[in-house]
Amino acid sequence: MTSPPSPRADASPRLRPSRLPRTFFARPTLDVARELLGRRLVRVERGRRLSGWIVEAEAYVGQEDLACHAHVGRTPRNQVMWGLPGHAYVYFTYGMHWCLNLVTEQDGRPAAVLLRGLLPVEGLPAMRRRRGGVPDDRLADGPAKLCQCLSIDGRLNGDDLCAPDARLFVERAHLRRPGPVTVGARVGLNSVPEPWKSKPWRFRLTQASPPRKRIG
DNA sequence: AGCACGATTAACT
DNA sequence: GTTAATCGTGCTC
Repeated sequence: MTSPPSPRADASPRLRPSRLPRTFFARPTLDVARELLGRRLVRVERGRRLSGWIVEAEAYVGQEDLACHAHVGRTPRNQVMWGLPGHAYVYFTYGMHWCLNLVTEQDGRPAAVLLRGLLPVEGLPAMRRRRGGVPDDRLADGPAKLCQCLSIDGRLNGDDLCAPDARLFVERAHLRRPGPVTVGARVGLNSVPEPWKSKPWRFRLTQASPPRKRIG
């Protein structure tokens, strides 16, 4: 006799084709952030795939980075960042928003990549339901919007993206014509001192979306 | 127990 | 350009 499969028991290739392994995340955070661009982030929820191309990411690198949550030392909130690479650090902010990071570098070194933008690929009806009223390429163009679209909240904090039955992971598949990468200062660091405030650790894919219909 | 603030967003002038 | 929403978190008393 077999019991009915639990929501996380299905590790089938159909739901979870070739994914980025832990060795991908266990590297310098700037490299990981840049190389995540154009890859596909996938969320498996109740046997359904929600996904999008990663088009924007920021690096937060170590306790010495005064913009990184880890700069205050190890706390219950940020402890996942000190752990193994390839795990999800999901935090709550402004009393209402969740944001998703992917932990990088080696065990014991607090660093992560904040995912700030996706181009939706799979599960668009669900995303439109959650974020109605905007064009599809604007559904997930912010760190908290991305989490809304993929149904990501604190329950996924600490999830292993490299586990066989992961609910969240990054596929090896990448955009064929991703376009140029734009580098700039990280966003929202209003009270962070220099030089951290201006470090060019924000990476974006431009021209990643299909050309818009010409107006007029 | 109380407080100030935030890796944001939508709505507004 | 500005502001309010809204509450977990980490700090101080």
